[in-house]
Amino acid sequence: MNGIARARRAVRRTSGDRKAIDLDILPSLLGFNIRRAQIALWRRFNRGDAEVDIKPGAFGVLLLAHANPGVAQVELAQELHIDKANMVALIDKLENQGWVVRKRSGEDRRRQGIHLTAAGQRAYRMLKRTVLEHEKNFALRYSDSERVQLLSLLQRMCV
Amino acid sequence: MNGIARARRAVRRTSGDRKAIDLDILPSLLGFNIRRAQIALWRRFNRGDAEVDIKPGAFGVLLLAHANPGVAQVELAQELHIDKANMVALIDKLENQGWVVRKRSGEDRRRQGIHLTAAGQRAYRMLKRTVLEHEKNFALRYSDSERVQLLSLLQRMCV
DNA sequence: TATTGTTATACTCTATAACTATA
DNA sequence: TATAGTTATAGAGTATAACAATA
Repeated sequence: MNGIARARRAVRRTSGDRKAIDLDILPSLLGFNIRRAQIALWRRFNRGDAEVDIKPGAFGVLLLAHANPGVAQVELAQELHIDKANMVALIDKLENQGWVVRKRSGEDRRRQGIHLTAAGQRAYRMLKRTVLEHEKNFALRYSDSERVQLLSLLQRMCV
Repeated sequence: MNGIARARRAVRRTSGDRKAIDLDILPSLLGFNIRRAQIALWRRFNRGDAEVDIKPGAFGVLLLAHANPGVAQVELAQELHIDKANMVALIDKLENQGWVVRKRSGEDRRRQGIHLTAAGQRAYRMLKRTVLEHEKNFALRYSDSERVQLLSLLQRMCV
């Protein structure tokens, strides 16, 4: 293929008039837009310099265990909308990383209280900085009132 | 730091008030709310009478192949934000279901054009009705202007 | 060299059922 | 009986690398 054809094709592709895919009703669907927003958010987050590897679930556990020392696994699961069966492996991983410990409750011996270790506290502080930095980049796209309204509208979807 | 978070943290859990988990900054994060909204949307969708089992990716392929007969796999992947490697298995499944067929392009023999079969057309029409029904239930939570603004704000997140 | 489709791999996420020990 | 945690399993989703055929 010669250079001219290559250049023309590149123009076609970037200008988008190649096929101009018809998205039909997709852009009008809440589910489609929520999904795309989450994909965009997630990709941009992972494309960051990636000093740390963190997933939403793990970050949520660290945050909740930091704010609620001794919180039970089932409570973490409820708040983060993670099944209690899947919470086990998540806690296992964090425990193997040395970031949390399980402590059996004396009052109710069924409950495993989750506590951050010193290393977990440090990890949480670092991760929180990363998350807030990422949040700041996305929040730049909105005015304060727009951001507030977006959060409000999203939260109404979970009622 | 954050005065609100500090104040919230001061409200400690007691044995009688186990449900009052401190969420700290989570409710203020776009990522957290996007994630929760998608989980809520997905759970409610799956909890429907489930006449049909449909996933977002598969529905997207059917819709795009319906609106763009002969669309290439790589174009489907780009529009739906699915990796082309993962698109293969998705198309495989739809082809095994008898809903789509691959047709090698004559102009560019690298391209596999995706076309709906008659069964695929019927399936698409049925699934579209289900999706729109589901969409209607969620849209009820918003006024028309709120819904438009929510879509607009979400789309800005993907730019 | 670049693109399209493909295989292979690995890890994450989600959902469900069944089990235990405690209440 | 009900709850908290666990194990096991299976199906999706996601990301990456490498390859063949084609451009």
